[in-house]
Amino acid sequence: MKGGWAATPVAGDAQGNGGLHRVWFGVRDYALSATLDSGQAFRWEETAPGVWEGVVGRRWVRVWQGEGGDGIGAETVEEPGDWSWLRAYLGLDEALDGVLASFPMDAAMAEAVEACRGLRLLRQDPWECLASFLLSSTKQIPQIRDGVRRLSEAFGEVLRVPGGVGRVHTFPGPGALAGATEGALRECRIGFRAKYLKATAEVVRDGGIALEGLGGLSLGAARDCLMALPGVGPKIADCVLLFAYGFRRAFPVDVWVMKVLQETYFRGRRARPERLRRFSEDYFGPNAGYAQQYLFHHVRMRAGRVTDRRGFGKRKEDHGH
DNA sequence: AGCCAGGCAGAGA
DNA sequence: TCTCTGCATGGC
Repeated sequence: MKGGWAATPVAGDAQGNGGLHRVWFGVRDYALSATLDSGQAFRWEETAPGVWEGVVGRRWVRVWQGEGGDGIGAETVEEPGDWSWLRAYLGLDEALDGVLASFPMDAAMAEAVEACRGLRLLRQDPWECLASFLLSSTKQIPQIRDGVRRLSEAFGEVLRVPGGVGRVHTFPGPGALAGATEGALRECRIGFRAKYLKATAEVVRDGGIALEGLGGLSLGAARDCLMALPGVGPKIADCVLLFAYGFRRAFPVDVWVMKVLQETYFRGRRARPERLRRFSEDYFGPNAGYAQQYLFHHVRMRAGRVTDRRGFGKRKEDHGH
């Protein structure tokens, strides 16, 4: 049992759970809801307080966290094998302590770490991550989710799901999206991003870039490869490098992070994103991208753009204010 | 009604 | 090398 984590099938597996395969992962310091709702992945839906349903690869998955947060439960319909695919996706073997300890502990970082403790980075499929962030330009996170869902419904394959769960689809591969007309893509309400998505899907389908090989390159070389794709600039490239390939120093600078950096480290002065990125990769260190996710999630929570999931059961108390 | 959202590419200076 | 603008869509 590597890493000391338990992955124990629950007794009665596949019999008492309506045919579902269930597992329990022992893990500490994992804020599951924050992680799945922090704008790095777009296929997760909270179907009940703390319970999330999504798609990882070709499997429908349901995940949840126990009271006290000392573990994550998961179940699938399809045969899950040894669950290593889900462990990798969730990053269960990553030592968060070491990551946090590598941050520069200035006041802003300390506040973000305190507010978002347990926030993790996922390890996503490169193509799905790339295609999803191609939809992200000047869109809000809920709209990106809508686009990803519509693309999946229109061009993905139907997955097996438990009874009572609505239709769920795989995220379409590059061939499926390259083969669609731009008009058909636009029917998914992704606007001007449709032509970038189609063009990039064609390059990937035709072997113009080897997504599988990017992880073996240096950060700079991998970024150059991605930025050669139509519709992919530094921000989208850095998101893919960070969220799919695990380049922990990659530092996506979006409008939120740009404001935080300018206010906190540039005395409110304007600075170009490229300057902010270079500063951040150096200042925040080897896990700069991880620090970025804490800053990003923290500022969005403060702005009220993220639902406080712990408030689910307390809503009634707030009624009437 | 106008502004903004996990941007990017192309044009013009 | 810079700055500016168009681009779809939806929420507030």
